[in-house]
Amino acid sequence: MLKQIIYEKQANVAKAIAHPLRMAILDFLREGPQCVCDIADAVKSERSNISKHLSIMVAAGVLEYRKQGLQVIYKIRTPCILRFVDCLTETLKENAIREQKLLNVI
Amino acid sequence: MLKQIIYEKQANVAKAIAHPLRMAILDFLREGPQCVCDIADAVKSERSNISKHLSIMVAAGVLEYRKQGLQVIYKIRTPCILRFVDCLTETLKENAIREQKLLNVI
DNA sequence: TTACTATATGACAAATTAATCACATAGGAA
DNA sequence: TTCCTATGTGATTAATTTGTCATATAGTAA
Repeated sequence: MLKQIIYEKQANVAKAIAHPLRMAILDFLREGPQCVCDIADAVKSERSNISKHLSIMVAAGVLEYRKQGLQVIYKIRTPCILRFVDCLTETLKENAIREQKLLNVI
Repeated sequence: MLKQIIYEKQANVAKAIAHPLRMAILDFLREGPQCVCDIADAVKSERSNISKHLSIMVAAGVLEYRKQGLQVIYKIRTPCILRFVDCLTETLKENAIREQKLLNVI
């Protein structure tokens, strides 16, 4: 079935952002392209670890990079990536609203 | 840091859909609310397995359910979940376009 | 009551993912 | 050349996730 392949690819993109550190990286990259060292400082994690997380997102097509001297500059590849992060936030908001409604009933 | 908690929650929602079977379930639920047995048939997997995947998505706020006699009917909780899935698809399309451009250069 | 069907759950093994550390590579400066 | 800095990678371990199977629960009907 062809659809199975699509589901796997979709899941792969979702997996590429489904990690707290990677969400933090994406949030930092909203400000614009950044080098690994600055990303590591911003999200407070080891560079080798960040490097791996970045390559996961590059492989999924979420990020792209260019080399600049010693540094490697990463940036978000398409605006739709940020749009789906926004969808996640929207879901969180709706979860919160629902919980509040439950509490109001008590 | 408060942001860390947000990143974790966002990642949790993303994780809840970041699995081929769960993508398939969401795709099937586009057609409307469905019972576990029909979902299991549609995505061709064991009911106990489907049941677990469904509860993961319920816990993340992606799905909701109601009981109807013996059956439990699941449905997508908010339209923004489908929008999120659409963003994934959009990313896949952009990945494909980019690969095609690379091939054209050769 | 018993029997049947739909769903959920617990235990377990297998597979996957993540973080850390050591080391490798590669560009730039002295 | 040597040294330094930025980044990437491989090995290892720990943690998490997944699928399967057996069993439990719960609604319905006879």
